[in-house]
Formats: sequence, C-alpha cells, structure tokens
Amino acid sequence: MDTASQPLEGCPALASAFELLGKRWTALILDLLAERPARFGEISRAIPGLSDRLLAERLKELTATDLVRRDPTENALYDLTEEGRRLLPGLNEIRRWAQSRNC
Amino acid sequence: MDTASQPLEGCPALASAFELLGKRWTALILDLLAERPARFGEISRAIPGLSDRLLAERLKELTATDLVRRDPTENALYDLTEEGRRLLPGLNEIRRWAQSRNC
DNA sequence: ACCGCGAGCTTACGAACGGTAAGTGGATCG
DNA sequence: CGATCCACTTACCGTTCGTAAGCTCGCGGT
Repeated sequence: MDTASQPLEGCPALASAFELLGKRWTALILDLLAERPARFGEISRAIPGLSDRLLAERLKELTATDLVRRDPTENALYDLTEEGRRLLPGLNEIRRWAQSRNC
Repeated sequence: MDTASQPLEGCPALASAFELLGKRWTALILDLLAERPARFGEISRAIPGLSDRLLAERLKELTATDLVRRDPTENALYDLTEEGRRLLPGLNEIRRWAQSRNC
C-alpha cells in the first residue's frame, strides 16, 4: 500500500520551497516586486521593519536561486524573473486566505 | 487613483500569513496533517530534521491560531481545523511550483 | 579639483530563534 | 515494583535576526 502519498516522499517539494519562503521577509519582497521593479531603497522603505542588512541578504538569496534578477546597468534595479512570477499564484492564494481570516 | 493596490496597503495580509508560514517547519506540519490526523510522535518521525522541541512549539502556535486542533481525549491527536484546511490550496500551488523547478 | 550628499551595501554586536540531547511525569505492561 | 513508551520540557550552545554605525561609489554643486 501507499505507493505515492504526496507530501514528502521521494521529492520533498514543499520542504525545498520553504527553505526560501520559510525565511522572514522573503515572501513580502517577492510580493512587492510582483507589482513593479524596484530599487534597494524603495523596497527598504516599502516594507516596514525590514532592515537593510536583511534586505541585502534576502536579495542575494533570491538572485542566487534565480527568482529575482538585478540590473546593474540601471543602478541596482530588482525585478522578478519568469521563475519568480510563477510563484505569484500561490502567494495570492495565501493572501486571500489571510484576508478572509482577520484584517 | 490607486484606491486598492493589493500587497501591503491598509491590510498586510501576506505579512500576517507569513508570521506563521515564515517560521521553519510550520508549512510541513500543516501539509502532513492535511492527509490525516496524527499524534505528536508520528509527526516527529514523519518529518526528518524536526526536533521534539520545535514541534511542541509549532503545535502550540498552530493551535493558538486555530489552524490545528488537539484532541486530548484521544491521547494528543492533532488535526487541521476548517481554517487550516482552507490554507491547503495555497500550499499545493507552491508545491507544484517547487516540483516544476527541481526535484 | 574638492566637498557633500544620497544610494547601496557591509560590519559589529547583543538578542531572539533553532538544533541537540538529556530529563520529567503520566500511563501501560510484565 | 520496575521497565518502557509517549508527550512534552529544560538546558545549553550555535545560528539567525535586529539595530546602528560605517564604508564606497557616483553625482551635483562651487
């Protein structure tokens, strides 16, 4: 029995996703960039509580995993990659869920 | 213009969601309970790397926020609440995204 | 050429969070 | 009565995070 239960058997997909999303601010940064490309300072100002230190760290992780791209010609402008955009439906589902609870 | 841009204006829904999901193991625990109710020890054994200490902590947070319910009559059996179940579509979207990348 | 300024990081350090392992208390079995 | 299992708890230490300061580079003014 039990030849293929989904969650974490053979392919811990959710686990690998939450190595990124399970870190603070990551989802918020992606969500902000979903609207429009933004510079370091803009992101920093747009997300209250997020410090420059962590923002730099997260942006490094996100560019390293190819969810976000940095344009050096345009004074450090950050934008979602195609990979990154494909994550947005999931994030929006979760937002809808959160909106229906409290807020 | 801009009477209601989504992300974090007036109602930081994603932010509040990721106060929970942004912590390690939380999503994995919910995902495991999505299949079937489970006891403390079962969850602990099912998720490699998750320690008893953190599991107890996460389960407290999840029951406190009413995503998970604990049945004390049945020797600490944990299960998703209706609230918790409504989160699953979002998690599954994210799993699909992760599966399509690597794995 | 020089100075000041703002933007984009980087460093330093104390506090909070997470990992490991050992311990507690209650129920069950021999 | 002792041994075992289960659901946590506690103690300890390393990693991550938050705060604040500093560094570097490009640009505008003088």
